[in-house]
Amino acid sequence: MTLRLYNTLSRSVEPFAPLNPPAVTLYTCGPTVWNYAHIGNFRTFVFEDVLRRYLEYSGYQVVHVMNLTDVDDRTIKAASEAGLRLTDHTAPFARAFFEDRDYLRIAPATHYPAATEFVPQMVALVQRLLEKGVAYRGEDGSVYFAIDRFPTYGRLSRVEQREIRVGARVSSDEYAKEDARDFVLWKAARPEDEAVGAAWDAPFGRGRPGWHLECSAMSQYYLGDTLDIHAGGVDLIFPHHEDEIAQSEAASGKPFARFWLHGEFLMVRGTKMSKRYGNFLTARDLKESGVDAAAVRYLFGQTHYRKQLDWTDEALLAARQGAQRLGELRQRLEGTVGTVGTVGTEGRGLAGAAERLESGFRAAMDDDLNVPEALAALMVFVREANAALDRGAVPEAERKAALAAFDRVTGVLQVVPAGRAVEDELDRWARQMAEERLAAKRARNFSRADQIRNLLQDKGFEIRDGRDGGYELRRVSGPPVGT
RNA sequence: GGCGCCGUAGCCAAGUGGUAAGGCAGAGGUCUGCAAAACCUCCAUUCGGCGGUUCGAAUCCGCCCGGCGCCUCCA
Repeated sequence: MTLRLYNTLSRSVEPFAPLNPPAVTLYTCGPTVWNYAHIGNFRTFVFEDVLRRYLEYSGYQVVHVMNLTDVDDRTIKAASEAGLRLTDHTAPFARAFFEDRDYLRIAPATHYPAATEFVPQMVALVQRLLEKGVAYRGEDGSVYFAIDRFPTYGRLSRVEQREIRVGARVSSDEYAKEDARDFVLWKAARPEDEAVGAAWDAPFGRGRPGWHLECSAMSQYYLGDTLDIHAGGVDLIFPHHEDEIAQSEAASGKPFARFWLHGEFLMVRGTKMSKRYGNFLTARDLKESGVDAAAVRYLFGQTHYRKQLDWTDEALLAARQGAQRLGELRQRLEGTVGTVGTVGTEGRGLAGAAERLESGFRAAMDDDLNVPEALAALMVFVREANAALDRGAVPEAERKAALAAFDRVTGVLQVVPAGRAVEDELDRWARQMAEERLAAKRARNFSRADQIRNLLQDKGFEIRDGRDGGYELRRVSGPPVGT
């Protein structure tokens, strides 16, 4: 069984193989750093992270490029309103994006080119397109791409032409183009652009790059003419990705991307999460309310990436519970939490469960990244592994092998809650109380013991008694503090 | 108007021709001083509706109903 991926280009699931194995070139459209990215944006980035991690799990070496759009209408407008130079406005949001990325356990890409740092490459690309005669200078001084000189335009989106119809939004600069369907490569500088430092000199006139241009220029710079995989959100299919194909292929004469993958939207009560609608939540909102990223990723993982997912508090709570169970099991597998029984008795079946986990995981993931099914395999393993551990102690080697398999799978999905390394003062207090409770229990003073348990509960601690007469103390949704 | 997607249990959701995964919630049980965690058992004769194709349909086709997205530099 090999990896199969849904390719938007063919609208079907195809076997995946990179051009130059074991290398895989992956380009994903990154955030526009005019503001904080919301978790709808991050749903796509998490999907891409799982893709990248699974490719690596499968033995590929991935070169991953994600761009940062730091010059466009929104960044200029936002900088202008803040009274800042463009890059002074965007830099903090780029930093925030990286913080949010780390919180959500998204593996860093190989390169994060910012558009403003690649203006020379973009100018060169425009120049090349002008020389080839597929681009022209409009009456307004901007440079446009003539799509009637690129016959396969529309192959990805299957939108034959941009007809202006009832319900379609209309752009305001139609008059400057030869054809209303043409899109801009280079925008002539306006006073507003100059004011924030968003204008560069070019042989064809001072201005700034169009959005589509940056991805073509930067992917070519790092990854060459033909990419193995290009991914992004479904909203980018048209016009963004369609235009990237036109620019790149018209310039190079080679196929731009072999696989196009698109992630569906995160919805809120039936409409897409968007800044425009004001129905968004940021990663920092979640972080501040104490949500472990594992729960968020578990929630995202329960729905296939090509299906819309409605964000609700109930769904998040359910995902938290699921992720929590994974964390509990991991501790048992690690052996940090006591199991009873004698080695060699009945603690069998763990090895078989681990094998089923990994083969089930691979089968699910190979089938167009079916993470919901992969999670199902993981939860079956949770039940089977817990049952095996309940039956009695497992031989050391078998337990370690099962832990390794569990870690390989969850290493791709990143759905196990993070442990906390340092013990703080509250932990020490709790441990003291737990010891006091143990003493009370041994003295059969159960009312005192229960009183302490309630006290701990109020402070967010949970205490569990082991069958060996000891106890286990932990923060609710956290790793053990002491035993 | 064009292009495309979705509708499966109380909630979330996988399953694209062979007789309904998984999670959450709920019920009963084992364990426990009582709990918690874990485990065991139960929880959709049925997949928006109506027709059709087929030995067989949640899966394929048609129509209808309901919802969503893109067609402006939106992940």
